[in-house]
Amino acid sequence: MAKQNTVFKDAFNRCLTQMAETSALPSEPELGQLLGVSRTTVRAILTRCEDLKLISWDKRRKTVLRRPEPSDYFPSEETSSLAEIIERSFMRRILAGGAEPGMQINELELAREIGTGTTSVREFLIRFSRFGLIEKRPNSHWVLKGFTRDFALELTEVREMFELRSAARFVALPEDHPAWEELKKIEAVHREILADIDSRYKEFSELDERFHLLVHKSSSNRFIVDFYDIIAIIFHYHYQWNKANARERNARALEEHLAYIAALRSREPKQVEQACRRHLKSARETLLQSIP
Amino acid sequence: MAKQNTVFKDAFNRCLTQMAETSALPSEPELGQLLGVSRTTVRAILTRCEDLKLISWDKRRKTVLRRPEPSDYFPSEETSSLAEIIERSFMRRILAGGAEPGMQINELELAREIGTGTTSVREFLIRFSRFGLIEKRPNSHWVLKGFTRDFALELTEVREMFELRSAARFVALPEDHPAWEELKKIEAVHREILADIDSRYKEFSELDERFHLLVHKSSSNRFIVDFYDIIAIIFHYHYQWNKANARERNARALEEHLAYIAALRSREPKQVEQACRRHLKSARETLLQSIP
DNA sequence: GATCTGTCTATTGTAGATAAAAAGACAAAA
DNA sequence: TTTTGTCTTTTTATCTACAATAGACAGATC
Repeated sequence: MAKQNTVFKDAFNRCLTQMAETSALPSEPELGQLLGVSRTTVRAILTRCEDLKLISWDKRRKTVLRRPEPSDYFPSEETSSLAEIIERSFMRRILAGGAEPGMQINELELAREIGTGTTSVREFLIRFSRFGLIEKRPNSHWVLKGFTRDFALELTEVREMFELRSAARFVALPEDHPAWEELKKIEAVHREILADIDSRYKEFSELDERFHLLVHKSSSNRFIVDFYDIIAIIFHYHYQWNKANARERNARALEEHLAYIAALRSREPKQVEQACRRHLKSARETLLQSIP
Repeated sequence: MAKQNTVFKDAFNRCLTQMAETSALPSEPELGQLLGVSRTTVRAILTRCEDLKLISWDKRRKTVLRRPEPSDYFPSEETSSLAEIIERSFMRRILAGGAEPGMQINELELAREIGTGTTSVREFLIRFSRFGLIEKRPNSHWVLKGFTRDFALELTEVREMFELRSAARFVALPEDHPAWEELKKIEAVHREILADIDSRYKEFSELDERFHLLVHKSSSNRFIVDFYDIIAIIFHYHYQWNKANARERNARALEEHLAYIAALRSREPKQVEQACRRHLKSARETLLQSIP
């Protein structure tokens, strides 16, 4: 096959979820906007809905005939893009499995294991190389540099520089900047999770990313914002992998975030710096502890 | 063709240059080491030398029969790798030619213009995207963000953070660290060029990169060192493109470098910071002046 | 015994082909 | 004015094939 129609399948599934809530479907261009796909794909989705007798579709009149059932959805394995599949598969190998620094990475072998062509693997490796975990020997293999202690220290060093600078910018944002509103919402979610920490502590990972990304974005610097991708991906997989004491760690981080948020809202540069440093220090320690 | 044999051609040319100096050729593995290629390529080179009656080759006995002539070399257009060709071609378009921010980039069109396959262009764009000048819309085109004033300001902001930190680390390097020796050599070249500035001012660009990379490397942080790639490529093409007052600008920068080097050698953190800031400030101004 | 050479295999770099998706044109309908 | 039906055209994502290059191993040579 030349191209998987995962865009279609994924958008179709999301459309069914929408349909479960509202009974009327908007116009084609509007639906395209909502699902983030082109009209061509929207029409393919509508056609399939009609075939499955989920809707009746006559020009502008789109009526939902019945609630979508689980069997109407495409299985979730079929909806992730190849890039996502490769990323997950690769990260599992290098973070969880015994992947020694210095190990050679073979494009063909990797492609075979994942079950794709070499081109996709190759493009993934090129994109991934900016994270500093692998390196290319031209005309030859890739070398795994590994998720080592050095890597973590170098990563956090830059992170700290960038986040301190971004936080300092944050307090200078004008009163009516949307970031303040978002910060309020994030704070509320923090309190909700903390109130029910035993059952909701797993939600921290996602919230953590949302909060720090907000801070980084206030730098208005594409290099700083882009760098956050590296932190996000490392912490994302790291949370999945290292679950020891997750509840305690997350509770502590939530408290630190609240102090940090309060400092931001006080708009006192000194307090912000202090709270930011404290949190970053413990984040670094957590990361380091998980490395042998 | 499936793969260009530029590695062979380039290594062949370099081998001829070597042969012009020494009359005896080392063993195959040694030659491979010297030229940075595998034995397979070395043997291909030797075979061609034999065919051209440049050497006689019988197992270990390799005798140079005659001096290589200009016509023996491959023309230089054939020795640059596809990636280099694409890079030059692309940079010319976006830095020199009328490339408006927001413009769409078309892989197929670009490939046709450069005369390569789409795969190589695509891989180039992926690699290049980390420089923040272009951005991908998934399932759709690339967008040129352009070499704008904002870009230059964001780039220099990060550069200044990184270089100040690296310079501070530099003064803490142990006395016997090879960087001190390299710094001495770089200083000497500065003085040589300054003494003959009218005819040698063009050599500044390369020296500039060598000096700043040395400083950045003392950070021992892969993210800081990798970031220098962005600065290097931008300044590299920028020097080629904007030649107004090149002599004066370079002379001034050389003087600033000398002050900066003296500060580093003094190992006085305060002086280093001052000299570094002064130079980075004028580098930033130079870059900004060239943007409309 | 160490290094070098002849030979062979494995892997990468690149081109070219093909299906999915986007993009869009334009007239007719709402 | 916006939406739809019906197209056609472009463009991307991905696969496959093949030459260049790297690398391995056994036997030859010093």
